[in-house]
Amino acid sequence: MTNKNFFENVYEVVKLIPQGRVTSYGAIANYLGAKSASRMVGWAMNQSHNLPEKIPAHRVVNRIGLLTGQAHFWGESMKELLEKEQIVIIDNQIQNFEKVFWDPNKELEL
DNA sequence: GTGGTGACGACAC
DNA sequence: GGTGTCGCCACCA
Repeated sequence: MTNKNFFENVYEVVKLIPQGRVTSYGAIANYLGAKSASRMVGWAMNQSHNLPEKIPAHRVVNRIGLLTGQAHFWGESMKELLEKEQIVIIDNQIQNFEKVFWDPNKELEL
C-alpha cells in the first residue's frame, strides 16, 4: 500500500471509502503514516478530478465533517452527492458524523 | 534551485 | 476559548 507515493496512497484509500461513509483528510493522512500531512490529502483531491480514475472526493471532508471543499468541487455539489448516499448535511455540516465516519485505520488496518 | 501555496490538523500563546 | 503559527509533502512559477 505504502509502496507508492503519499499522493498515490491517498487515491487508493479514497477509492476504498464505502458508499454512505465519509472520512477526513487527517484520517487518511494518519493512515498513510503522516498524520500532519492532511494538507496533501486535500491537495490530492484537488488533482483527483484530473485523473482518469473516479475519486469519490465528496466523501472526504475535514475533521469536523464540514464540506470545506464544496466550492472547489467540479460540477456536482458535494452536499447532493452525499445526500444521495443517505448522509444528512445541514449547512455544509455532516450530521451524525460519528456514525458515517469511516476510519481507514480501523477498517483497513495498517 | 528557491519560494510560495494548498479541499487540513495540532499545538502554543 | 479564539487566534496565530508551524508542519507536512508535492506541485507550479
